[in-house]
Amino acid sequence: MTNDYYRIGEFAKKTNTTIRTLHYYDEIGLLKPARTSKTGDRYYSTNEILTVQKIVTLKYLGYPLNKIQKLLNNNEWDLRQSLSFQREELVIKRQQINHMIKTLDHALSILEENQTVDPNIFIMLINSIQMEAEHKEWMRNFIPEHMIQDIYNISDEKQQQLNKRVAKEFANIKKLVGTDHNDEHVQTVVAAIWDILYDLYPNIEDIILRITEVNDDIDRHLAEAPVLFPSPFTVEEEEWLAQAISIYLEKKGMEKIEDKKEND
Amino acid sequence: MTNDYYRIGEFAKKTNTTIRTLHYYDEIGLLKPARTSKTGDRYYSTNEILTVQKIVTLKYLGYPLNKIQKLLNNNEWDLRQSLSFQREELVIKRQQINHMIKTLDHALSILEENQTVDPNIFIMLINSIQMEAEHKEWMRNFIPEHMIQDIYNISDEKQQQLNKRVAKEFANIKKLVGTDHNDEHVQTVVAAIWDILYDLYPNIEDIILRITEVNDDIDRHLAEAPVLFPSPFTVEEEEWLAQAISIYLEKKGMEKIEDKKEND
DNA sequence: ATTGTATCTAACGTAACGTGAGGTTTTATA
DNA sequence: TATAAAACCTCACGTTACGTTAGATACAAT
Repeated sequence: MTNDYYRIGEFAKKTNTTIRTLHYYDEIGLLKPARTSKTGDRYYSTNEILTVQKIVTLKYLGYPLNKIQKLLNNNEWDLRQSLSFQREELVIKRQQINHMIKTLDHALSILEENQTVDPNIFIMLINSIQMEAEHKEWMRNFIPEHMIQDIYNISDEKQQQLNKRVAKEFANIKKLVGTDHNDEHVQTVVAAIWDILYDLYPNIEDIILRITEVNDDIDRHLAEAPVLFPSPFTVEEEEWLAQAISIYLEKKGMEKIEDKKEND
Repeated sequence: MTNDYYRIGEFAKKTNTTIRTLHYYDEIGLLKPARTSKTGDRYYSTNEILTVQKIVTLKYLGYPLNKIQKLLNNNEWDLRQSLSFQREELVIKRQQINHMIKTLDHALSILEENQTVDPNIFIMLINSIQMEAEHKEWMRNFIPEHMIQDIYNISDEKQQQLNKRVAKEFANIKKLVGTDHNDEHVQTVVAAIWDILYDLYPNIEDIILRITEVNDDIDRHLAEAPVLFPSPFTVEEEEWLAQAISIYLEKKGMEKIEDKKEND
């Protein structure tokens, strides 16, 4: 009542914005106040407070300034559609954040148990959670649906437990790289990894058989496609590990499976 | 196995990134591949796939690239703390998004009932939901806590109903501005608004009395503070409405309250 | 005459790339 | 063998919504 216009500083306080923000809105034509012809100072009217409120509110709803500008001009905004759309976008964002939080929880649970974690192993585990959907999609190319279902139909808790065990045993592998494959210690660790796989999917041998069958298919897919399963091991480590595993399987009598294959 | 290095295009496909992204990571020193001395072409080794996976994963967890850079260098990252912190940030973000979605739901419910809504009224209603926390805080300066509790302790559904009624009646006001305050039509609309207030808080007269008492306090606060309650009316509309309301109250016999005040 | 306050314009910095523009090398084709 | 296509390179501007100096101007108070 006392004054029906504000200078920019006062107006910024009233609208809980900053001078710079008002300058910017002026610059992009979102809110052009009156000007004194001499000094060029900006003068805002009382009614323009509401305009700022509109802008702030729409910003809060997640609109970028250029869309806000259109909404302010269009007196007959197609609000309904716009708001529904905005809502859907937010719901998607929320899903993403939920997934990120879930992933972080897994990560923290891994760290809880293993006081020091090799960064590479850690990344691999996080990645396996993060990319779950893509992994499934990829596996559908080679493995029958029911096997995939079995593998991924597992509770978060169980998943966390497995992750902890993997972190532990993979760390052991990293320590042992370069030593004798036949060493008892090495074979124990490989056995532990095998146990984890077995725990995850009791018919693991079927899956391995299946993978052996479609090995060529897989290779062809891998040639051009992105790498979906990052390995926490260096090339040298991987080669060493492959040796150790093949020796383990030999000792364990993997021949049974080979027999089975030949009987088809 | 066939080759142990990749040119940038191939590597981009493998890591599911773009050439530009890899250029950028090189530029900021996040991932510097080998170069041919002659042409300057970049060559990436197999092991660098894992580095990219690390970057992608940490990005997914919401880290900015400069923090990722530090994490990649620090072999003994203080991951635990970092991840917990990150988690908290995400939880806050999720809360904000939830609030935004809730606000949008209110907005959509208003639009559902009133096929055309005045933008100014609409903004005011959204704002009242959006700023609920600040409004409460502000009211604590003048109004006893239990009154605030009573006002805001109201279900979302009821809130939505009230919003619809407010949208409708305020729209009526906008139509009537300028006509005779004493007109029956005008007085009916003002009465409807009064009913809404009464519905929201049966002891509305107590609150008004209280506000009348601390009027000076409020004025003092309003002088320097941001405008928390945006009005959907222009200055002229507000003046007209004030008149209409005071006539309504006179007719209704607001004198009782005035009496009460003098009896203190 | 000087100091302080409020304002102005101009212009760079931010994050993480996308998107050309214009130039070079190597490979494939007419 | 001339040329066109692939794949690469280095600038360098555009994007969002302001924050942050820097230097200049107007006006009021000391």
